[in-house]
Amino acid sequence: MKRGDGIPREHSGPTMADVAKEAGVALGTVSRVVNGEQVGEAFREKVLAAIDRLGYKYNSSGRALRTDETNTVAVIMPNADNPFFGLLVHHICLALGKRKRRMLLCLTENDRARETELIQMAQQNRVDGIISLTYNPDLVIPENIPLVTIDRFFSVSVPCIAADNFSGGVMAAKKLRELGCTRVAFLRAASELPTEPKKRKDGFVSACVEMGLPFEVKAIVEEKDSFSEFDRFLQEHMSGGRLEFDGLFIGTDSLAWIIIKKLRELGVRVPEDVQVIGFDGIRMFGNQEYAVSTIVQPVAEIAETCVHTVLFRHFSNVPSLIILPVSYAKGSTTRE
Amino acid sequence: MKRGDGIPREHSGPTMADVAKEAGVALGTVSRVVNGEQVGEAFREKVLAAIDRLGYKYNSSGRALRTDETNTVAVIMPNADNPFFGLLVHHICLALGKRKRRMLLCLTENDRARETELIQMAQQNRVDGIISLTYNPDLVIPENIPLVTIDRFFSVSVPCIAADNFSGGVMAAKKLRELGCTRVAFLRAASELPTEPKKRKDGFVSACVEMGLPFEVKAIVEEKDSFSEFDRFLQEHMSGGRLEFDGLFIGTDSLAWIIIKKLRELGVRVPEDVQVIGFDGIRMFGNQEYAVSTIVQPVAEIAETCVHTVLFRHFSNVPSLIILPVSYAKGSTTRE
DNA sequence: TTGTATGCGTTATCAG
DNA sequence: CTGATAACGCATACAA
Repeated sequence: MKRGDGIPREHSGPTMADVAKEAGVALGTVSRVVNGEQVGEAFREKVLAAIDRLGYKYNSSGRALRTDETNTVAVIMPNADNPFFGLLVHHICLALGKRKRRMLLCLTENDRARETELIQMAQQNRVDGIISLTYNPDLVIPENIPLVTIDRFFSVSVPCIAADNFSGGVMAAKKLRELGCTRVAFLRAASELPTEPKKRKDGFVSACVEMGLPFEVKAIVEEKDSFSEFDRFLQEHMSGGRLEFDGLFIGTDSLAWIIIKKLRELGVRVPEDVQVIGFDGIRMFGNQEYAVSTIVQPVAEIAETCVHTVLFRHFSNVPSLIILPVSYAKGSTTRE
Repeated sequence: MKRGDGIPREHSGPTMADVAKEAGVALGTVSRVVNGEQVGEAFREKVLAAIDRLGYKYNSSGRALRTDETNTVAVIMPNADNPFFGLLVHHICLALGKRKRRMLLCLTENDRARETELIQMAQQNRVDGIISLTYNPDLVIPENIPLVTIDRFFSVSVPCIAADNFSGGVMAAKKLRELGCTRVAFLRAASELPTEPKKRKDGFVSACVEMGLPFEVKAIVEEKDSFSEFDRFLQEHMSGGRLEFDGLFIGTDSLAWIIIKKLRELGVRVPEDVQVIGFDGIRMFGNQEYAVSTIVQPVAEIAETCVHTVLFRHFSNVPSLIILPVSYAKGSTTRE
């Protein structure tokens, strides 16, 4: 007979009561030892010995029921195969681990019905908090559980943590200028909602205007438009086999990669003919070089801030929008 | 002082008892309605109405305590920023979701002490199962919780799910041959443990021998050797500015990417001078083209199988090693 | 079919 | 400082 047999699972191992009996002490004393409270040395030793003999395993459901604290945080993300979300999941999980908290991972695949279900599930599980990255416009914010969002501002009572998207846009414009670009464009595909990442464009435009750098903008709506819009845009801006732009700032690294493929098909070389800067800071295979030159989101800091904030819970003392600094990183799509 | 006597409950909302009182039925009836058991229509409606009025939220800690089932599975992974692990996390989470189970994500960062802690934590949480991808040689397998592993065989009582690494190796050799290669090599960096992925080499070697295709093998030990071993290897096999191999099979896509960079530095072009096949099936940004030509692991099937197996629990009726078929996918590192 | 009562493992209160 | 005991919210055996 192999392990895992025996259904239903026989009632899980010894309890505090068993330990108490084995050690010849009271139940409460065992609890105090387990929780590291002050206990007479002789008692502590007896309890620890009994725990060892019995192979006692602490049961968190009991504690959760009693204290209404689960030490668990739900993380709601569209997916985990996109490298940016993977990175976020990674750092949030580590930040929670440092604080002895657990992570309940919930993936929505951009399905709003599923998202609602997951929020309910989190409530049923009495998680201590929810960290949510969602583009659902009518997300129902639970009343009784602290919730923070990434990149999406809902209201002053729901803290939103985001990278400094505006400054990132400014940074990209200045960098392209510094690299000698004389005519640039910003390309983006995004949802229709007023999310924080939209400020990438605002920063870029604002800096271009200020520097007197000629620019254009091509923004498509992810839910409606096809990416072939970008083909059209690029073709319209080809003249004599050359692209009219010598610098591009693109909303995400992922889209940058797509655009670069399109440029290659048009015979435009990167970075020789046009230099490209993306956004996010995605590395090849997670730890190698940057996929493209990019504005790097401070993912570890975002994660840390989310965890810190959601566990802090006194939202009245917390800013409703927390903006973290970005940085520029060179990849192979700029000339430096 | 008792909780009920004047002190309002802190955050816990209404309970089944409250619903029962509100609906004018018994506690058990509420439970039966909530669990979808047979209940008279009039009663069901009264209960549902009361649930709605009170905003009752089911509390899973109570149920877990009572039934010793948490509907939660712990997933133990080295990290989530490596795209292969991210993919695995993604598909496992979806497979669990389909079965109304939750995922407790645990990252080890290859720290064995942390790994032990996490297993303990999973036991304390009374998870219904553990899915573990670890290279820890002396992992302590919990007695009382079904555990399955990915890529690492421990014993017949611990089911191991893996891709068909051997066939993948064979496939790579045959493909290189088919693509006209006349002298090939296999490069790998791996742990010293006897993991399933080691069979990639065995399959490759076996097929090369059978086809009479000249080959060499360069395997380094991840924990000890430096990647500069590969530089040496490549340099030793350069003659007259050309690489002696015209085909390479590399243990992972990630390493393939690294090797390709090294080749480029040596002035060797891919795929013109040497064709390269990796292993894993990593796509750019998770959903674009394959990073390199590759043997694709069936990640969704692996995830599905892990979840199915770990929840099934009758391990006596489960093979102790489950091998799933791989496939070849063209990237830009082969000529086709 | 519905009601009642008990206990799951823990924490916290109160009395010794 | 320790012992005893009452909840916490739920599922379920048993009684009606």
